[in-house]
Amino acid sequence: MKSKATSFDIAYAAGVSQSTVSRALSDSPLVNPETRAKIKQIAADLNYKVDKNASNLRKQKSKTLALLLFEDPTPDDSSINPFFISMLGSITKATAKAGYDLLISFQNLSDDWHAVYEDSNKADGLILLGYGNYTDYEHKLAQLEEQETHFLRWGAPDKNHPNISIGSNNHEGGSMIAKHLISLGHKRFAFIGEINAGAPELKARYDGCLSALHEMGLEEGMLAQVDAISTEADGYKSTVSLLDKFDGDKQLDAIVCASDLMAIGAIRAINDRGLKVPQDIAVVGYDNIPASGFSTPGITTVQQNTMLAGQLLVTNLLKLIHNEEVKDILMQPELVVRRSCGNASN
Amino acid sequence: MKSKATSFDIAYAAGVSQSTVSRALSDSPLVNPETRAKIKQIAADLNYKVDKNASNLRKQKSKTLALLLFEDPTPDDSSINPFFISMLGSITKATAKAGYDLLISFQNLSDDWHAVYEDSNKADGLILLGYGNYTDYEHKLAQLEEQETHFLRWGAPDKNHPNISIGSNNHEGGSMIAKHLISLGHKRFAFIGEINAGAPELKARYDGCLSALHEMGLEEGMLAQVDAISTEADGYKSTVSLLDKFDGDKQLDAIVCASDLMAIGAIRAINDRGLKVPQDIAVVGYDNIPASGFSTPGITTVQQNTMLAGQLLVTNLLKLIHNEEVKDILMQPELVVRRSCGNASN
DNA sequence: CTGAAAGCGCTTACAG
DNA sequence: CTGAAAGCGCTTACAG
Repeated sequence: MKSKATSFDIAYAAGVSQSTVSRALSDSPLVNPETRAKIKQIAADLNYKVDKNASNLRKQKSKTLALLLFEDPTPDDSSINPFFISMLGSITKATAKAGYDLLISFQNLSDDWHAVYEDSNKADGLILLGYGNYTDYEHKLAQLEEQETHFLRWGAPDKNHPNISIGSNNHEGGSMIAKHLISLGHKRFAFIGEINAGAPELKARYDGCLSALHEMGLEEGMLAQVDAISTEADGYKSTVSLLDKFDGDKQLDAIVCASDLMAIGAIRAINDRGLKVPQDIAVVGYDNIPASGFSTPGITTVQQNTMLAGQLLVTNLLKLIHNEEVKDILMQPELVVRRSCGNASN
Repeated sequence: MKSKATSFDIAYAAGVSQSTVSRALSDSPLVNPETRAKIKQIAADLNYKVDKNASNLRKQKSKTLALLLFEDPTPDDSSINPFFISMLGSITKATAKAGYDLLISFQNLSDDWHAVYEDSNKADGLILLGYGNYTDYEHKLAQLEEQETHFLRWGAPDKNHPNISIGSNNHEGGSMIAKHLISLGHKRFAFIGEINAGAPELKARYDGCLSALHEMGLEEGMLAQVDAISTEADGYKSTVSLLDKFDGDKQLDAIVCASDLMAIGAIRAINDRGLKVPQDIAVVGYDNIPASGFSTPGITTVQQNTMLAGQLLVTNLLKLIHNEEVKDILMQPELVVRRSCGNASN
């Protein structure tokens, strides 16, 4: 780049002091409107831009937010959980709207978490986004809290770490799914997805299913649960094992998948077995990724409001940065009905 | 965050000068190993991190790269072109590996492009990634060149703007597709996608198809071309119009889509018409997005090496920043054969 | 190998 | 409304 103009160059050209230039450019009321106009004109002509490093150093803040993404289980480098993508989009937009920059970093849960602190000199606050083993992850949370870092995470509120979480009500989501399935006459479920303490959001979806089943008097409705990571391949494999175990549609009405990716795999496995979705077995997903709509049949799923989530994450983090109080938020998910459960209407 | 320790605090604790602290922490050879060890220990204890703003200001560089994403045609806020996602992943990784931070910004092509220059004070260089109307876009390129900004773009090399592009050989990709189709006995093609100057990469795919057709003596093989944006919905709509126009499979062998998203829509339209892919009509996509593999049938497509592309973009931008020469790069794409064209093997 | 000093380019009290 | 001055926290010649 060309050697940059500084505020002194502008001052010289405008015949005023450098202080006045700084004031004019930051729209301080302490400057004559005509002087301001002249200075702004010159600055534009010289293509002057305030040096952020100098400005930040002086102001002691960076006007930058850092987004830390991590996702352990997926081994494939090139694929990012599609749900993250839409979060990424909304966070980027909300950040920009607030006049902040966004620094992005992909972390491995196994990485030395120090990068976070490094970043913290470059960012006023952190957004943590990712599913990994929550047990490992929780430990890092404690560190961040101890450091008094400004940060917020996407995930279910955790009473051990209050007021740092914004998440979606996965329990409710699971419950919605089960009730929908039951309303269509399905009674015998299997669940694909991890339900241990390391994956609390998936466990919540499972628990939500169970609650609904109980509520509807179908205490024995959950026939099986298979651990699986959120990939099409694992969805396929798990479904094959389920089909083997239960002799296909004779004993199983519906497969509840903890993610759409798994549901896509489940449908393929069912088709490969010569069975049909939803006629023989119903399938549900979670996340409402684009592919769930393109699938044949379209997959009934649960939509988390990522637009709102991104905005809340950013605006609340900004509150934190300005030392305002912030509360945990649990957002309500929405059922997206398509054909994979065989509802009457379409 | 707690009030941060500075290098003076470390110096005081270590009984040395602040200069020595700075040197020790930056691994300068000009410092006694024992002194260094002591200083590093104290720094770690105090959780000291170098202030990037001060450091950058002094060094006059930011150790940060900015990624400008823009994508005009897709109106849906939440969806980002899946191809971008994998580029995003690889760029993030390559940036981190080089010890740089990544600033992300979603731009609208219509936005005031000034944001770019603003950013340029925070970043040592820019990566431009997006498909929009190239005619508009080219204008901004000229501005950046004139500013002597360090930047690189993803896209086909353009002789009017040399040595700023890294792209994939779309002409070759289109040609590979056509040859594959021809080798399977298909002779009558239709193409879905824009082919104007505003979308040079899509036009190149189209031209590649034509070249291959000519080469194989099928000069009249391209029956039609329909403008469409890269969505499932537009792929569907365009296919419906094609099917109407050509009376389905009687006159049409294959639909070549400029993206996988369109191909997914095309397959749905064909199925809705009671026809089968690939038995009645073959379909090809482009990009090899995850959904193209999950589709039934799997979609034959062209894969661009996004991992390598991201790395090249970053390493070459770094060269540019260090005032080294850089050349345009045209990467070779790869044909991914699945079942949507009806190849014999599976 | 170490220290004292200058200076990166701003913003903002302080004085007028 | 404007200017002179201090200082944000570093890095790096310069001198020893």
